[in-house]
Amino acid sequence: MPRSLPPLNALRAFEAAGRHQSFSRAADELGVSHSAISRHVRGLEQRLGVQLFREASRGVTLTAEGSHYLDRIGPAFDVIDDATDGLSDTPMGRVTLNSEPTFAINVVAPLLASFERQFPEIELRIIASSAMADLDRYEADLAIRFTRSGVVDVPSDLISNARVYPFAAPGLVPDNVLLPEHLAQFRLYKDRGDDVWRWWCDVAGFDVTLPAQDGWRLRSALAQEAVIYGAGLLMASRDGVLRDVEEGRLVQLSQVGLSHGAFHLLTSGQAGRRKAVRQVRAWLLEQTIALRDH
Amino acid sequence: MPRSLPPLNALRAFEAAGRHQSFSRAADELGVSHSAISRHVRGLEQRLGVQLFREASRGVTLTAEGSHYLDRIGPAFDVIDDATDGLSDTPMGRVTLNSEPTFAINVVAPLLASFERQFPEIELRIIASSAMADLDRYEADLAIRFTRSGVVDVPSDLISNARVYPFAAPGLVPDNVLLPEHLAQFRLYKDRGDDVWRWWCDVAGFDVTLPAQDGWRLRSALAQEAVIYGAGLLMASRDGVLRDVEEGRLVQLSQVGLSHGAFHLLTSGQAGRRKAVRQVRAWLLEQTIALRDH
DNA sequence: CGCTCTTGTGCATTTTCGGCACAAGATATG
DNA sequence: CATATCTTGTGCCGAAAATGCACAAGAGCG
Repeated sequence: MPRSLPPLNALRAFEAAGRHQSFSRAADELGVSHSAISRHVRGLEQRLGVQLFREASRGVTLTAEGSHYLDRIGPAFDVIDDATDGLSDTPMGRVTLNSEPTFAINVVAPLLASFERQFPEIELRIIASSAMADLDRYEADLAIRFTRSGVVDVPSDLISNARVYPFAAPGLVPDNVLLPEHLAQFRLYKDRGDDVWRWWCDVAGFDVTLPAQDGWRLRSALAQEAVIYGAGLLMASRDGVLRDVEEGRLVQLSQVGLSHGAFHLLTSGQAGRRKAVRQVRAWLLEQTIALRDH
Repeated sequence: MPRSLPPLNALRAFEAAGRHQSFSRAADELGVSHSAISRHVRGLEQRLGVQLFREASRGVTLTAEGSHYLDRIGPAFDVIDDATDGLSDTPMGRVTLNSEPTFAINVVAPLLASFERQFPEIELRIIASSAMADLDRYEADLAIRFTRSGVVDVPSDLISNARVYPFAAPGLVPDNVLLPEHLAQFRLYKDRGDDVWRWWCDVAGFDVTLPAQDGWRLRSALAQEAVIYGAGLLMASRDGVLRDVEEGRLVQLSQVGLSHGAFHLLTSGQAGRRKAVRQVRAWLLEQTIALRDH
């Protein structure tokens, strides 16, 4: 890098330390440790051959040279700050969300109209996919993924951990209350691949032998559609059937829920710095509060 | 580093590339490869979420956002450049030593050539003065002061506590051995204000009445010069006449020495932290080991 | 006197920077 | 039209810089 200029990070450290008259407070502002600030500043002094600070009780004070230098470069940094912030208000306002299909279709898609009214300057592109997008390679800015264990190794927020419950078309099951014998009478559907019917029965205390699963359709909205028309019973999380339940097309057959993993909203460390991405993330988390059990 | 600002090196690369409309020419200016510039710029675009350049045949051209951004941060970098250049004219490698005149002249000055060879990067300024410099107000970085009691209330090192002895030109006194009757035959000189001749006689057991002192020249090298030419006897500490004794211009007339205070090397607590000041202090203490009786 | 706050620094780890080598596209030239 | 030249893009890897941790030391305070 340019030999005529000192490391600009060191200049940044100096500017903050000079403004605060404190390495510790500069460190807080810049999000690093005080030792990083100390090293930057002393390295800068060595390089420039000028003492910029002298010790004071509880902090540092600027020397005459340091004060003069700060007077000159402080405003320059302010200009850079303002210019950079100004840019961020004109984002490539496109945010790409790569989501689990059921979540995309059942939760996100119905909210898009509202989103567009609220954020007309942001173009939210949704990719419904089960494949894990590489956020670090900018394939998507945000991703919604389902995990069973809850351990996620990238920056993420819990977006939904709703339990799964049995649902059916109203009236299909007498009094809309599921009994063990019903399980043999109706076709069983589910919104995910795991053996959630088996596991739910264990939790509910149903001592039955379930029929062998036939032709299960992986996360298919078609299954949900079929259940709405009385084709059988559906084991699903509330987020996936929220709208159908609200509009009376499905009813919940039991208060017993099965804890079965959670959906996480993953954020690229890089894209996460962009204002538009931060806005989308905040909006998603707000819109899905009801999907998170406490 | 600061989450709100992009890497400043990347900004620098952008500024140069924008100014040149070329990654290759920016690379030449900044002394890096074109690939470094390319990476910086594209990384900046990713981070800001804004396209700053578009491809052109043979080089790049700025987008509207890029051009506006450059218009704002370009001058800011110019300010930082100027301010930094302005600083480099006030080097940190300057150390100011405020010393007692005799010590400065007789001990320090003769060593300066050696010092400059050993520390070419340090400019040692010597102020020969009896006035007490205020180290805490950066009037000097180091000070050499004479105290009679040895108690110093600032951080200091003993630099010389050599006793005072009588000296004369070789052959002036028979067998170069001082006897009581000699005191009346020769003019008496001394290197300090106190009545060191009287006190020395007491210690030496000379029961004589000393002639009244006439026109005593305070710490004057002239007195030493006069004694070298046989004008009389000199009571001085060894540090002041070291060189003249070594080169045979003066001889010591007695092994009886008078303990009479000491010279201390005072260090400003603040300046003492600077590497150059520490180096000068260590060097002085090393060079004056012979001046310290144990 | 003990506690708190602040800076300094050795050491190790992490992150960023940068060079090399090559690829690819556009332009110029014979 | 083929070749040469110029410019940017990028994978890979090593170097350099940045950073945190842990501790030390000094000053102020109750």
